[in-house]
Amino acid sequence: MKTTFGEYIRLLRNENGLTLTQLAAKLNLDSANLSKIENEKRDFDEKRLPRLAEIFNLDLTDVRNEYVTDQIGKQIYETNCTKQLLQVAEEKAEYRRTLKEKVI
Amino acid sequence: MKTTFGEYIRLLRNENGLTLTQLAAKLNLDSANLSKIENEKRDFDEKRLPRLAEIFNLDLTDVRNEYVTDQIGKQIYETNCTKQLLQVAEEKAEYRRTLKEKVI
DNA sequence: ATAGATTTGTCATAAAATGACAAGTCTTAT
DNA sequence: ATAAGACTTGTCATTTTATGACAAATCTAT
Repeated sequence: MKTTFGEYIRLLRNENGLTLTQLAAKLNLDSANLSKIENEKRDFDEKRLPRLAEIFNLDLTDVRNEYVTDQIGKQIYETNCTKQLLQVAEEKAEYRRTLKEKVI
Repeated sequence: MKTTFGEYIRLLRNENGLTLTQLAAKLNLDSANLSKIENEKRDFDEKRLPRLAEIFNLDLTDVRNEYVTDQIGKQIYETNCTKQLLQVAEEKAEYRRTLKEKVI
């Protein structure tokens, strides 16, 4: 899905006919803050991903992927990272993986 | 360069024959903390990038690119983001750019 | 105009990052 | 062997940033 995580939550919420207040309650947070999350003014707390998946009966892995790609996408956007630089970043991630192996 | 940012600093420091204490002083921080930075136990504070470039007579843009790719690479690594998901993340960054345009 | 839904502003608190210092280890020259 | 300098590690107070909560606003439909 090519949306922000906030939009993703809003979509799920609307599809299931819940109000901010109702979903917020299920997630154990304030409706005002959920509104901010949906509007990209705050981050969704990663710790709530399992609960979110549970509420909407989704595979946690899918939800987490949605979250991770949003987070990285945001960083790419905020740092003005070009495709070329992203390629370098990916190589550096790969390099870190090799470092990890060495430790073993 | 396919190294972590810590390794990058260490490389620059050694190439220029500086001790941790000497470089730390130029960067206005404690040598113990610079050590941690070089060993990936702490992050280099983005605010010091201009000073770092200045010390080693480097193009700030290059230094910043080194930094940005390290940061994103680290996140890719830590989140176990696959190439496939990274592609999605990139699309989401692109999507955010279109959102920004709409605001104008 | 009212009620419910959503958004925005603010602030106290909680969590994470940073700076500083002390004490440790490692290396090398003597 | 040990002294000196270089580097690493642990800890903690402080600063910065994120979060939760509440009040007050705006929006939307009846």
